[in-house]
Amino acid sequence: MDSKIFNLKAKLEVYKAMTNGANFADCPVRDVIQGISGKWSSLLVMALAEKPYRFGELRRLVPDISQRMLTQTLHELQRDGYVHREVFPTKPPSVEYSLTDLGRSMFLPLQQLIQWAELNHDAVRDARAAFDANQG
Amino acid sequence: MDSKIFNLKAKLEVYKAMTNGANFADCPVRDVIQGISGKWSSLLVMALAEKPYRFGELRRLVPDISQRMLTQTLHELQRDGYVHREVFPTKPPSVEYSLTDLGRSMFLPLQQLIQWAELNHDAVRDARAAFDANQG
DNA sequence: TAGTGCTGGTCTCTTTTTGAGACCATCACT
DNA sequence: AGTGATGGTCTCAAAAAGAGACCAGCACTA
Repeated sequence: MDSKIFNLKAKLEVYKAMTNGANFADCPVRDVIQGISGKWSSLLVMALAEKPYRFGELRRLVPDISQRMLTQTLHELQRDGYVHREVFPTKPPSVEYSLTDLGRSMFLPLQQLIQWAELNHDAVRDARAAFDANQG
Repeated sequence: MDSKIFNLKAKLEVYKAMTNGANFADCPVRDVIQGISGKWSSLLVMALAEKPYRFGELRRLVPDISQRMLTQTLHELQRDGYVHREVFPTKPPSVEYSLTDLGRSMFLPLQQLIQWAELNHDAVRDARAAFDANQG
C-alpha cells in the first residue's frame, strides 16, 4: 500500500474541505472509507446493526450475495474490527456475527448516509432518467 | 436490476433498524448507496466538495486513478445527479466538474462518515494488526 | 443402515470489472 | 516543425466477483 495517496496540494485542499483542523499527516481516511465502501460491506453492517446474525441467516437475508463474497466480506469486516465472529459448539457448529463497539460507532454516521439515500432516492432516480433521456 | 433486493423479513428488520418509520416499499437505498460506494466515487465527491475541478486537475489530485476510471466514475456521478459537467470553449476545450445541489446535500452525511474515519483510523489499523497477528 | 438435510465454509471455472498504456485531434507556443 | 496541453477513447492484461460443485460431521428418518 502506498501512503502517498494524495500529493501535497491535494492533501491540503481536501484537508481544508473536510476537517477544519484535524491532523492529516498521512491519508488513512481513504483506506478506512474503502474498507466500508465495498459492494456488500455497508449492507452487512446495516443488517448486523439490528441484531447478531448467523452465516446462513445473512445469506438468506441478502439473497443475491454469493456465499464466497459473504465469507470474504465478513472476514474483512472482522479484520477491520467492525464485526465479531463467534463459533458455537452446536452440531453442526453455528457461527454468529455481531457488530463490535467500533462497528456500532461506525454505523452512526453510516446511518446518516442511509437516511439520506432513503430521503433522496427519488431525486437520484429522476436524475438518472433525465440523463439517460438526453443521451438517447 | 432486481427490485426484490431483500426478502420480506429482511425488509422489515432492516427497516426497523434503520428508519424508525419511513416508507421502504421497494429497496432503492441500496441502489443509491452502491452508486456512491464505488472505489473512487466518494473520493471525487470529497474533492469536488471543496471547489470545482477540471478533468486534468482531478487526475493530478488523485494520482493513482486511471484516466479510464476517472472518466467513468465522473460519468456515473453525473448520471446520478451529483456532479455537473461543463465544457468551456477554450483552446483546447476544458471541462469543469462541480457538485450539484444534490451532490452537496449528499456530501453532508458523507462528511460525517469521513470524519468518523479520520477519528477512528487508529482503531481500525490496530484491529487489523491484531487480527493479522493472531492469524499468523 | 442407508439416505437426506443442515451447518459454514472452500475450490474451481467463467464472466465482469479494473488497470496500464497507446492513441487521437486541435490549437498555442517556440 | 516539433513539443506540450486539453479531455478523452480503445485495446489488452490483470484482478475481482459470481456460479456452482464439493466437503465433513452430526441428526433425523425410512
